[in-house]
Amino acid sequence: MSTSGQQQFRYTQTPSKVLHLRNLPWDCSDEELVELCKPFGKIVNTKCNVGANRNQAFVEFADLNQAINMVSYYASSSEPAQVRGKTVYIQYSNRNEIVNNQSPGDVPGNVLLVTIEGVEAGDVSIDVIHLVFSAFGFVQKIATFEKAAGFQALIQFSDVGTASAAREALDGRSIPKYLLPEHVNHCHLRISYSAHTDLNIKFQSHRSRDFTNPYLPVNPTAMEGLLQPVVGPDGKKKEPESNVLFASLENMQYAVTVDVLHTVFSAFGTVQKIAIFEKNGQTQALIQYPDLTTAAAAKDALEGHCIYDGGYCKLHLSYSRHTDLNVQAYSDKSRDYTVPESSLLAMQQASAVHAPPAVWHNPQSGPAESSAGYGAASVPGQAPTSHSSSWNPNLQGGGSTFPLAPTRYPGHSYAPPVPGYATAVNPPGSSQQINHNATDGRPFSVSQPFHPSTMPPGAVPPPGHAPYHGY
DNA sequence: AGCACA
Repeated sequence: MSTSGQQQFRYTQTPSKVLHLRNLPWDCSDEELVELCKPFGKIVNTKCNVGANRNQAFVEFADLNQAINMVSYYASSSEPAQVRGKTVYIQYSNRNEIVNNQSPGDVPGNVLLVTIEGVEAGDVSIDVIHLVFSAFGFVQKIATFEKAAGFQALIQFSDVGTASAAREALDGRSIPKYLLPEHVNHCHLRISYSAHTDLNIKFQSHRSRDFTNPYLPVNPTAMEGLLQPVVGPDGKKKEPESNVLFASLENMQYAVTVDVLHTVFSAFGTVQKIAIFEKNGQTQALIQYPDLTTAAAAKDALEGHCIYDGGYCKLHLSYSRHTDLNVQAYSDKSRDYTVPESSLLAMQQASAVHAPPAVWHNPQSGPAESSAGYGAASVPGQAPTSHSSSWNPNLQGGGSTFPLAPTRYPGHSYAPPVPGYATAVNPPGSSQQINHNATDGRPFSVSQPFHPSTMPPGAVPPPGHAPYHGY
């Protein structure tokens, strides 16, 4: 112990495959280091521009003997080691490997910093970002912002492994064109790691989202920009938008329950509230989302389509004048998913004890099978042909099944609903027609992965998704 | 000219 503090200044250091080089040019490059050292062996790592004067460096050889060769050579050479004419002093490092040759953005973490090049903030919605990154695991939080570097997003995964998988797969790639507005030509992702581990999302808004906390309040000021009249890509003014959709249902061959609507509309984001009512013999419903963007995506994708195959329960969607529904938290015809979790759980338990939990596990109503939609979460069926150079693991090999889609439902076996969700829903931004003719009884395809935060109490989260209960 | 990085 008495010599440890001095050992580094002695010539008797123990050999290491890492060499410490001094008196280098302040702007010495890795290439110059390699040029100097490679005659003696294989260099596996370097770190240059070290120290206050940036004139030191480390070089790591693959093998200890190679480092010894270099030190021995220059110890007895008449010509000193040189870089650009400067004598370079070489010693064994007191470490056995170069421990960190990474810039901060390369230090792995569970939060990714994504720069989306070639777009403006309005071109890529949080939902698109969420869809893209959800391919790799549960996305906990997203915050977007505009900086000099461009449009950026912080994307929080639950763990480093998932984040690095997403980075590996997506860095330098592009968001598929079909997820972007038509005027966007290129959209490269530059991904590094953020130093953050847990983003502090204050509100659900068009700029930020916390998928672990569906009850987070919606920021009214964050919504203001979206409440302006919107001009569509075709230049036409759209009707006043709202975060609440008004649905009128045609051809009500089957009962449409709150849970069915929840399943269908949750494909696009957190559904906050639902109310069903009858007017002039027609079934109507109001579906509340936290934001306009989500409502618009749902409206665009679902308008004119049928909940059930065969033209039954056809949806006509428009924007409601309401922005915040006042509904009974838990009734036959309405649901408030924003009421505190404890209340929901209490109600759920009460219903489990005193009555069959028909709303969650409804065996009779076939099409009302609440879990049906969860088996259906998939990347759009058009995917395999629409982007052959796909980066998305879901879209490769012609398969279009979303990896997070569950295949089993503990507690009851999954059977395709009768008559089954057969409505294929287009991805946001797509102008293609929806396939009305699917008759294979498979659950419908949705353009978004199901958000775990939108699952009804008692539902089983898809594998890899944490249930929101407990957050 | 004498040991980095978080």
